[in-house]
Amino acid sequence: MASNSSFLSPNFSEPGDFDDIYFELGDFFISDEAEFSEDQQVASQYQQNSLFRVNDGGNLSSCVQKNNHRLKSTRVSFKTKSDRDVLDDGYKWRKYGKKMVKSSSNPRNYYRCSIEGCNVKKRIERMEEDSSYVITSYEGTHNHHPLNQLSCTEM
DNA sequence: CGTCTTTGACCTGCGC
DNA sequence: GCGCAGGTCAAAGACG
Repeated sequence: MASNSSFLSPNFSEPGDFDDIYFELGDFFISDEAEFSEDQQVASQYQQNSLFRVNDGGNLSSCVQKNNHRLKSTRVSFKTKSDRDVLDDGYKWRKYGKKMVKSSSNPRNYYRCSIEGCNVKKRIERMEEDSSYVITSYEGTHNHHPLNQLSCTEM
């Protein structure tokens, strides 16, 4: 993933709508339509790698400070062009809520990591402007490996 | 039978 | 203090 650093860019080439979403969803926004639209498996791996990079520190805080935007907790948001609402990112999620929000005609879905003791949350909604895009927001850091990596690391 | 989704109710923070 | 909007809870039902 040599292109990750450019991939993790909070500065959009497209103004307007994306700025709105960025500030509304909060803290970080990753956008790379070409990569995400190609292959779901690649997309989920890309998501994981990006999240790990962000959670490992460095880029996130500097980017956020650069944008004069303060963080209460680590939240990563990105859009994905997909028919499916929930992409397989290697973790097991349990849905705990669904809400219509004023800013969008599409419902927002709330998920929590199913692993006991892991407090990571995930928020999923379709873009108001183009419902072929899914906006996914992660909050928190997993205290375990993805399920699809457990068999590799623990066997 | 265990796990998950659904969904209305409840809680909380914020602006006025 | 009040009302609104977003986030969470939890009971009930569906499903494998």
